[in-house]
Amino acid sequence: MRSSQFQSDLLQWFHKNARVLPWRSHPTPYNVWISEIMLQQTRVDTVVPYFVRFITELPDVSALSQVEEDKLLKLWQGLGYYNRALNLKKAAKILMETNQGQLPSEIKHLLELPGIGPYSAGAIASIAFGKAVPAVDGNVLRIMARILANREDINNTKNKKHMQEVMAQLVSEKEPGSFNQAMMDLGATICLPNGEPKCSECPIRRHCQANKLGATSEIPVKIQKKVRSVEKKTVFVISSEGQFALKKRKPGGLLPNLWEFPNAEDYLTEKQARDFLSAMGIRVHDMVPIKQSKHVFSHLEWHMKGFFVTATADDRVQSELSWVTGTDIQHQYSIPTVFKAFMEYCKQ
DNA sequence: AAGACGGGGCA
DNA sequence: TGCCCAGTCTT
Repeated sequence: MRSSQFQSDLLQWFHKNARVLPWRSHPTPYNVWISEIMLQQTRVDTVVPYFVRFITELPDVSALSQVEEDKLLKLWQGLGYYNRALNLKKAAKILMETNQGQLPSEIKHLLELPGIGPYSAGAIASIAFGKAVPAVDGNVLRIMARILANREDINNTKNKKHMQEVMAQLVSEKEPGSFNQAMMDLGATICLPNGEPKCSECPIRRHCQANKLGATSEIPVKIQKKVRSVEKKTVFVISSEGQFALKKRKPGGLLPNLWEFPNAEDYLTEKQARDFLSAMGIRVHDMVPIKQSKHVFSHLEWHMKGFFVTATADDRVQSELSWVTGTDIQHQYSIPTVFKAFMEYCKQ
């Protein structure tokens, strides 16, 4: 394979077929940074509305560095991997203190910022700063496995390292940003991850060994999935005088610093539920079961039963709980999707 | 090297 | 239902 032909075939296709995306119209370092973080393990269609809202609310590094955490998490609500948002603010503060609020253009310095790994550093350096460096993501690993008819496990550390080196040689010197984005668009629209790739439309099929061998459905090869553990929970929607009880989750771990409905491990009987509420300082006026719901995370499942509890006003002494209106829940409090079914009970 | 870390779209 | 997505960080 000749690098120059591969590059020109890919770039020519990209210049005609590039997807129109909000972060591409003004690829400032800040816009590219935010988009790349949002796009980690997250589809383009999902990211677009989040990106537009985020940039409107927090247009630059300075604004991001000063944003209140609850507002930041509200902007991220439903996007997942919430540490990405917290790392974004940490990095913004570092940039304000050490670099006049500017993103660095060197890979080495980008990698020092929290939330930026090898892929994101390469993407930012190439797209925002025109550096001729690779940006190896899942698309690139899949495309290159097919191009080279490589049957190794694509997620294998050694393979990733190898691909990093291959792409460092292959990336266009003149248009590295377009080259890397072309690989993403090709992976998203032609060289598909599931289902048959659209090889007849592929601009680089003449370079593709898997296509030549008729092996595109067997490559890439990936190792098995791991079993997900299941956790049972009992969730309480507690209502008192038009307000609902929320609790802030701890920093670190799952869903850090987000808000949740009070909940207990395992399925509780009504008796156990009353004891649990009592220990929290809640006196039950009325309590009715809520339909069971299930939520699947990447590494575990929550199976949830619930109760809708009506409490009396005098019982709202205990804190650790915040009492908020349905409107506040909607506009201010960041509650993860896992509680979606229970949020329905808080509509005005 | 493996596990933690969200959520949704699609076959 | 299972896989995978413009991955990174921790153990």
